[in-house]
Amino acid sequence: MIKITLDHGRTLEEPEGITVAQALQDLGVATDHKAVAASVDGELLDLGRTLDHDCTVAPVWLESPQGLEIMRHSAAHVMAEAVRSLFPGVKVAIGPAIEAGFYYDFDVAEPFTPEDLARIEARMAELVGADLPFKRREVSKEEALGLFREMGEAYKVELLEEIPADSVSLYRQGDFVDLCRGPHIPSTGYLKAFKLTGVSGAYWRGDEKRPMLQRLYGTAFATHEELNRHLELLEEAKRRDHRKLGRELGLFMVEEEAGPGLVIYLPKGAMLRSLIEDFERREHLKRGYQMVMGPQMLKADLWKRSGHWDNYRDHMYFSQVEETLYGVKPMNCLAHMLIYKSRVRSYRELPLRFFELGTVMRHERSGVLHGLTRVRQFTQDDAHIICTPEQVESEILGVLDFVFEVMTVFGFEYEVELSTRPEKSIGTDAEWELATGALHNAMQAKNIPYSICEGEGAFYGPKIDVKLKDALQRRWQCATIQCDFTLPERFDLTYVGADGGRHRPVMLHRVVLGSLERFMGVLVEHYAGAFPVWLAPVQAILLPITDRVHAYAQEVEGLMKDAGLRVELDGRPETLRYKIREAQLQKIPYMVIIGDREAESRTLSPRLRDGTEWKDIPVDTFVQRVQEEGKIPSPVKSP
RNA sequence: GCCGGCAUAGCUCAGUGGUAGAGCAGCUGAUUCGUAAUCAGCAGGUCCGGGGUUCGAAUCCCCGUGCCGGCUCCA
Repeated sequence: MIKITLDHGRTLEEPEGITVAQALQDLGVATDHKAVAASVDGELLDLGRTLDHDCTVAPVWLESPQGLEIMRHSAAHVMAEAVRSLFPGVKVAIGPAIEAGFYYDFDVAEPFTPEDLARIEARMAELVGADLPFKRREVSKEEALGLFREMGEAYKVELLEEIPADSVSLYRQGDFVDLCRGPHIPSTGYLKAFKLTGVSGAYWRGDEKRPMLQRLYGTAFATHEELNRHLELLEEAKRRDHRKLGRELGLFMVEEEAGPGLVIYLPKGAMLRSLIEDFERREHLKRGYQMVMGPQMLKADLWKRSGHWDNYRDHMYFSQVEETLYGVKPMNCLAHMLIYKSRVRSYRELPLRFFELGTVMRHERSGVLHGLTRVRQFTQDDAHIICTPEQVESEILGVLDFVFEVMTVFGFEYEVELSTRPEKSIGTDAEWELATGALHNAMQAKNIPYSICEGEGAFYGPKIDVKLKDALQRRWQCATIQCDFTLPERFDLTYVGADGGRHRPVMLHRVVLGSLERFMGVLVEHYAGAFPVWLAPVQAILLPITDRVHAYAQEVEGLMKDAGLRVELDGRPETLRYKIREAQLQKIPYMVIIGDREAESRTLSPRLRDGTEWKDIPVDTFVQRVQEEGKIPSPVKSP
């Protein structure tokens, strides 16, 4: 007999070899079609597994994050079975669950067409209808190798060869056997609400030198309602797409004639950008940064010295000027180094914080360009902090505070990641340890929760990334703080210490919003184009009803402009309904209706974007209100 | 860069080998109107570029460019 304890519940004596499902039932947990697996002493197991020692069990419910992941993984297996039956000769690669869905990679002679998706989905529905059980079998690695070799599943064989363990588990449902760690749902009937969402190419093991496979994407949820909600969220994301809104709202364009990945700002987009820049300058000056500006290109020799030539050349643009090769800057650090070196520096000056709205050019590969979020020329809110080693931690904390405060201004939630040394990098082990330690310490000191990304750091140092989450819970890379012990070395930066000797400072690279282009794109989608008054390119539009009030409307326009408001006057001989519709589609915060009544009493009747109507407000009152609302917000100090 | 799809008027899109279409936007005129589209008329195209097949190509084939979805990359 063994003792089985229900998590947070009672304990029972059960015979050895009892199944997980039976044990849960005996413990009074009704698992019928709601539990998909169980956590046994923290390990996820199928409900059909047997128990042979004292343990604690907890059911994994279908609708829990773990349950959904298990179901999605099983859905991938079902999809693979469907593909196998419809496309004889196909080889299967890997098929994991991913965030909000799953995929499976196939080696198939002809790429899948969108029409194939419907066929595969229909076949999957049949398999689900058959309610085939998932059967687990543990076999020796040798046996598994033999099995997959016989089936001609070369990818599975390759995976198996890399597994160090002597035995592996196989899962079979219907005619489909897969090498898999599990666990899985008890049977295909558990899979209710699923949908195939796309097909694309994907390299085997993510390596562009290996074969290109065909990847089928799908998603699955516990209920049809949740699946529909998810699909609606995707629709909403499409409606908010900054590329679509960017055109509709007259913000920006990217023209083939000018070049891919090169953003052209239209008047309203340029206004928005300059409002963000004003905000940035003010906030940086408040925090002890000094504004600097560097040239657009610098001699290639300098990029060799910095290490960019060896590590970043493929992403740079070069130009031969007379006899000399120049590199267009992909980063802003070089000029900042030269500024530091322009005279002898004392420890009393440190930390020095050089801030630049620096426009950089990077040669991104053609297939990766995307609206404003991935471009070839962009402007960073970049700064380099040069300080003593002792100041590193407090400087990092200062930047983190800055970032968090700015995120609250725009209403973003965020997550923090720490990235460690990548394979291709410069500097000594000791320097990397010191830098990485400083970043860890800073975050632990502030009690900031963060995750670690091994090997994702910059070539010159470890970094902290802040990923913000927009209104649709999508994550975007914006802020990053990078520790750099090598550039000061390479450029021989020094400061004179209290002891009169020369010492080596440390440098931090950091951006808050990151790329202004990307941030604008994210903002457009976050606000769905309905910018708060302080960011709205046009804050108010005056809509005179008849020509009789035109003079009054012009007078109001002048008053509002004098008050520093961004106002437009729509004097076209159109109906009020028509003008309101257009202004509404442009998401202008205030539509100001001006008719005979308003002209008579020298008032205004503003309509808000949400449809609220205000009647007969004195001009001054309205102007003050918009002025107040249009002030650049001050960040709230983060705790 | 790689895999797949797409490219027709400013925008959204019809048009499967036989004289290029619609709605919206634009222009002109009429309408002076109270909270999401007033009416009428006009104009607008190297059908992405280049080559080929064909009596004839927006349509079929090849090459390029760009965009979209992914992969890879993202310092």
